[in-house]
Amino acid sequence: MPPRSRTSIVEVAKHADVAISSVSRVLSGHPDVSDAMRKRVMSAVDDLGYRTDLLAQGLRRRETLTVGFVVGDISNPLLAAITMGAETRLRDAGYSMLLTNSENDPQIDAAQIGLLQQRRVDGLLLSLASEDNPAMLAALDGLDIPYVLIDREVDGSVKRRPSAVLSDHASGMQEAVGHLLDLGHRRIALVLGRPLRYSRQRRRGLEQAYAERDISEGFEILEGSSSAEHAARATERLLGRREAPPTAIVAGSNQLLVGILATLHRRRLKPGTDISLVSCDTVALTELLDPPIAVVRRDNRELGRTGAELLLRRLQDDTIEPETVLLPTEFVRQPSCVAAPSEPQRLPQPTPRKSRGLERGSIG
Amino acid sequence: MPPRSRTSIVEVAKHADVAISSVSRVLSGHPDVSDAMRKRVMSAVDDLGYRTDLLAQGLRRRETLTVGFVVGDISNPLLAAITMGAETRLRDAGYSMLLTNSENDPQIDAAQIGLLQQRRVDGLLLSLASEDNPAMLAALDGLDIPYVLIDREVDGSVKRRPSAVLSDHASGMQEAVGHLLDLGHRRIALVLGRPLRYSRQRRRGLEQAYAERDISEGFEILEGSSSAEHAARATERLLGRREAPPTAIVAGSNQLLVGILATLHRRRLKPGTDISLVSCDTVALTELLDPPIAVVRRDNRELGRTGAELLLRRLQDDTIEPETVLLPTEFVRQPSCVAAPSEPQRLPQPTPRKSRGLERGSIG
DNA sequence: TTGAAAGCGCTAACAC
DNA sequence: GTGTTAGCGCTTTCAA
Repeated sequence: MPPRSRTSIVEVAKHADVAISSVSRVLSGHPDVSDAMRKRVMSAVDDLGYRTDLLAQGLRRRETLTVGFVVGDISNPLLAAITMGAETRLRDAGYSMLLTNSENDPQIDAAQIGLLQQRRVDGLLLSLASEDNPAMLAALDGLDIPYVLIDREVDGSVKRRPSAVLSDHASGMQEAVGHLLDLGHRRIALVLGRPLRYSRQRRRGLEQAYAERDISEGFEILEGSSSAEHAARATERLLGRREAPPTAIVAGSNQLLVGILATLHRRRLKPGTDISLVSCDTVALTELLDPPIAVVRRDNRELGRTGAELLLRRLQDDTIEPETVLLPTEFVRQPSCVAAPSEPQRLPQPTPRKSRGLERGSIG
Repeated sequence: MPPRSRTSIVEVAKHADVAISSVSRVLSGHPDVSDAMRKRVMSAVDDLGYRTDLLAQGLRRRETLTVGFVVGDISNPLLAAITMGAETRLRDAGYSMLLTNSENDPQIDAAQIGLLQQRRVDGLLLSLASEDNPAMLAALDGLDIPYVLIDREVDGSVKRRPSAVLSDHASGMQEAVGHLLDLGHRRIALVLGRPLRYSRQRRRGLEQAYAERDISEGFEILEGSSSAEHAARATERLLGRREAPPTAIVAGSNQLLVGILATLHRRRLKPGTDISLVSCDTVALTELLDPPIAVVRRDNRELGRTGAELLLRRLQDDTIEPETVLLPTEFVRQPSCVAAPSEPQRLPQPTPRKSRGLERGSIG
């Protein structure tokens, strides 16, 4: 037999011998319904196993109870945690999440923002690949639904001020670098990824820590991509040179940490012994390595949850103004940070051997 | 001003002074359209910035180009990788993904399967929390759209045979345990999570390795939850006893590995020195630890991609029978596996100290 | 309190 | 080739 089309509200109405609109009223909890009617309809619904078609409902109500989430790379555990937090909150509120990976490509960001709008999502959660891509900014300006940026800033480049949930990376980084400075380090290297908000903030935190102590120089900052490979090469460059190699390295993201660790390993340098090391964002890696790695920590799931919260507020009351929430970060000390060597030291040079751990993009 | 409702196909038709259906034909690439008409319509579309309403289109076409994905815990990097693989393939084919976390709760699985159906997804990708929950099985049987199981088996409990993409865990595990046996280990402990397909398969692989060598005993298997805490306690129990503690431990999942490592650390046992260790599924952790951990590896992204592929095939041609694809696993040797000690040894007892790394559920 | 009817934005016969 | 029309399954006036 042909796949019996699913039962519609019409059949329920027939079965109960009432008007379609009555079925609709009962099902959507309209107050002016008699008990008799309610019972009659509900029993027909049970008999037929009827379930509302949310697509048709959405078309008619002009509201789909659906939220779009655009994310650069869901396989990054950070973004996965954020996604988890957001989805849970949305689901609690009766919303479903349309998820799309942008492969860290601003063009895909832009295209997906448009596509999700065509799918009539009620709102958007955006963890964008870029903060200044023109196509993406145009897509944002074309939006007539509320959206929330997740740890991104596009202020000024966009017509209407967006909601945003941001991490206070600078303060955690300031603590971290302050700690290193207090341990006597002066030559501190910060390895950063792409020029997004978190990179800028982390840079600023480092600079503030130096400024706070009236130390004007010593640090260096290496920007690049957010790949482990970039971090590995940057670290290689830092440690390979004869003149004044850094005594402490700060990884600007968990992915970068992987590359830094690989290079340290290759050069047989042990964090907490030969060099001090700080990373950002707790992952299993930072806690289980020996010694554990000091990190600037934040609550990623909470980040997603709060993003969802901000969006829901605007979805439920469209007079609410866009708002920005700043979530804290916290520096967690670990033995990967030790006192700076008092004498200019010569780092051991590496023994050539097969590198490993860099083939895969995943940071696990 | 009130949010100007977005331009509809009616306005495009008016603007171009043609029939609505002509606009529809042009936009959906109907062959019988004159060039003049095409130009006229397209220029009106451009003028008005019209974009098809996919909700209305879906309602009418009875096809939404949307696929639902139910996953136990998206913050697990394994599932995140699978999700990534699936989403990418689906997006390439023009589909969007509705993602829902079931929090590893079979009731939520069941409810979300129903909800996604109400949202009229064209098909479903399922990484279920349970393989035998009655509510969930009922939800599966109520489905009138194709679905694909991701590394799960419900054969026999369900009316119509489902498509599935499975990992061949047993063969990789057999290799791994074979390797340990060849290194002289006899007392090998396998720490497993919940009783899902991958646990059964991994158990079978271990048993086959023993059988293959005509060794009939020595191994022990500890089942439990898939949490690091379970693994930590299980490992504690294994190593705490006086009589014949295992000389090798196999972690039945990446999450379990975290718990095992924590306990080993606490007891000051070094993998590859004091005890041999194998894990399942590559994560950054396994590669960057010193020494790196031997793993039974598989391609998670490919798992997701293949799942999407199987679904797409059935979406594009509904005469295609459900099919099952088995993807390989591979054992990767690492120095975490060493020869078994020749003499019965006494393991060093732990120094009490603060445990760490177990508070967070994330395995990074 | 209930029913009839219009219509959300689109597609697909069917007629011209 | 193009236009007219009847819905997809639902909600929501409006009248009764």
